[in-house]
Amino acid sequence: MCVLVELQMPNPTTIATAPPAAVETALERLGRNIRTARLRRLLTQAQLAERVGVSRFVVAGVEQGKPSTGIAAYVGALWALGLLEDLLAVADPSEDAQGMALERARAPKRARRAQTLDDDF
Amino acid sequence: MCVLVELQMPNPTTIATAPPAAVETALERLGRNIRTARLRRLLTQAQLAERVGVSRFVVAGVEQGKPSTGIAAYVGALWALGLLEDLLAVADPSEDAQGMALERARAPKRARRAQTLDDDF
DNA sequence: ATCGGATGTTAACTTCAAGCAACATTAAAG
DNA sequence: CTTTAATGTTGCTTGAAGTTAACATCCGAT
Repeated sequence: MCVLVELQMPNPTTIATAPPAAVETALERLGRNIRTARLRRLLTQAQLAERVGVSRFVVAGVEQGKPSTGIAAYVGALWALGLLEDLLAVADPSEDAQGMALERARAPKRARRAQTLDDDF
Repeated sequence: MCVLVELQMPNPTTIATAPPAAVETALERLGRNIRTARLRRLLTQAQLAERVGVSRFVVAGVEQGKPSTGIAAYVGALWALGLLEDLLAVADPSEDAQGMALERARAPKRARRAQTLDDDF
């Protein structure tokens, strides 16, 4: 009659403090892209920050690709720069070739599986 | 001899609590896309969370498009789902037609052409 | 060279998100 | 239908993000 509590991560937030290299580089690139777009539009960090509704330090963090910054700051910056459209293509189901291939076997409603199946791909 | 302190936002964080409608809908869509990709791969929220390195509640927040969640959770989810490439096109300077047009229509001027971190595309 | 604006850096304080637990709800499988 | 797992929901606690402030540095312009 053991109860099987749902265990979560031990404690220290891993991904925000030490993200995988691929995630880190992707964030740095995104930040540089946002910075480039801001400079092209002749905006200062403070001006962009005002539009987004945050302090200039948050914008600075975004341009550095800081992982722990809330996504609203990133998306808000894209919005303020007129680049929000680019986000709509991210993880677009109609472009997810791998996912669509997997779906041809089973219908997706809820991930229903025996609990002992583990990650392997 | 006035001192001119640098003033920031009055007080409460606005964007994470009440983002513009466009930002909110974009985040909701991104979250749904991530959810769809997860279900297609037959992963539970807990399994995806383990790969990303966060608790399952954070993954749930990502799939709801929670604005205040750190971007690392979003990007980590994309990474764990093999969809990180989609992010590289966001705000890509070589695709920023508006920004390129602005840059062409002016002589090099304002907003501090950055010292070390600059366009690198 | 000097001035002024833009950005980087640091520190203290406040607020809130993430971790965690317990329970409720829903949906798939037998 | 019953069982069992996946997900939603709530409350508590703690650590970190964001704000604010003050100062340093860098760059463009006068």
